[in-house]
Amino acid sequence: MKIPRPTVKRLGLYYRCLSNYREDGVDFVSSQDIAEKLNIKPSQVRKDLSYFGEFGKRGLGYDVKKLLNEIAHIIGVNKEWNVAIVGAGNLGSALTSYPGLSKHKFRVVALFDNNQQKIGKKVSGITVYDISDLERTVNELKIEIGVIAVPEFAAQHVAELLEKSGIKGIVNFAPVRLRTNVPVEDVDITLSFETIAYNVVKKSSLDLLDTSND
Amino acid sequence: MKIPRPTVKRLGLYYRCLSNYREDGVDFVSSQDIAEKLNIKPSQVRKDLSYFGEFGKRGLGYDVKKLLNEIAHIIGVNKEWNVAIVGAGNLGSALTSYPGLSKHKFRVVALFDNNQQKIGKKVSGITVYDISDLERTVNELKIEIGVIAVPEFAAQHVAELLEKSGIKGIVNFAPVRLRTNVPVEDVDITLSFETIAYNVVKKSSLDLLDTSND
DNA sequence: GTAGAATTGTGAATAACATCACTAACATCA
DNA sequence: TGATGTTAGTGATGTTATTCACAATTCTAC
Repeated sequence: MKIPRPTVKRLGLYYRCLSNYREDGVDFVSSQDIAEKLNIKPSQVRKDLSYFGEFGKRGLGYDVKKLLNEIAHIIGVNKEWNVAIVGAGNLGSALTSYPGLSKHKFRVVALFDNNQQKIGKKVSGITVYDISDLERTVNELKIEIGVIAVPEFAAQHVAELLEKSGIKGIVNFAPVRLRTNVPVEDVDITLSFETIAYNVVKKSSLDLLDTSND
Repeated sequence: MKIPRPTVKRLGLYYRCLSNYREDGVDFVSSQDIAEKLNIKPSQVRKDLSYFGEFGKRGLGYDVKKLLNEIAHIIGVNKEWNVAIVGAGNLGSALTSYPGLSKHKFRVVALFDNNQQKIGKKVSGITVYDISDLERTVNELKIEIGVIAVPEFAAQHVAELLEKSGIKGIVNFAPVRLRTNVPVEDVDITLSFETIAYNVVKKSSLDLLDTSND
């Protein structure tokens, strides 16, 4: 069956939400509980989950641990993923020690750069390799996910290197649309600032002009 | 008029795309040119722009500089935005020197933290203030956008402080849904990794099983 | 064990968004 | 100058995503 893209995005949210419930020692939750936390409709939660199976008990809700396990399987975080970050600059370094990744089964095992000054050094305990060693290292360390944390002009080139090295998926922090055959997920920081700027401007013009017609 | 959310997101993409064209000395572009770069349909580009006015010339296309200027006005980057980053950890520090921001009219003018060791020091030339000075500094430096780069557990609290300090919009890097009255834009790094994991798993199961029924 | 309350799962209805297909406008060149 | 080619703008149409509304199931209390 075809799964709506927004549904896939929300699975991650459910996963985190349920993790929190489990940490709090909660055993059962309703679609309404989840929906309130995430600021969406309960019917959305139920519909999303229903694409993958019947995980709940009518009258009772969802068994937190069981559902967590199901979602982990669906989004593939029931196993560890080895991650390589290309670009050992500020952003790449920050990601290397980002707690959100290690906490959720994403293990950064290598950094890559083309700056000879950086190569061989360690960042948060992770070795910086020469970008020309990409293919060999990806194979040796069984790396499946690549992260692009290089400047815009180098991003497409790096994407092609990653693809050629046999990587399975890319998380791209550079502000370009990559052309590849492997799945790409864009994290567009600048775009988020521009979006918030738009919303701030819009909100203040609405606040001024209550008799709005725009 | 009500502008579709996806359209707003794409405005930022158009803006960047046109900036590149301008840097390359291109004077006129067609909706098709833009669409190819961004991997979308030309009709999408035209429809999006049409929400805001008639910026093109039939038979010729769009004047790059003129359209750039129009979009800059629409998304509000015709002026500089002062930005404060809360959380002077790895991520906050990386954002402080992120070139994509300064390049596009977002100026980081202050960092905030609650760690006494960091307060008073500078990161990439930007002073780290005590979080308790937030309200005063936001007013003094005319800060309009706040960035949340603190751990999950502190995010909601920081959001409330930011709101109280009079900030107009928030870019949130913590993996929580914030409850505020100011516009929030989430940059959910972990979620992107989970999404890519899902897509990798899906793709490899499809590759294996060509006679798929899922 | 039965009534009543809670909650899921899901077809149907609605809403949001993307694309098509056509007209109007402009440019170029013979 | 008229014929031809290009491209924007836009109502109509198609597609995707969300929400509703209700039957089916389970729990709780007495």
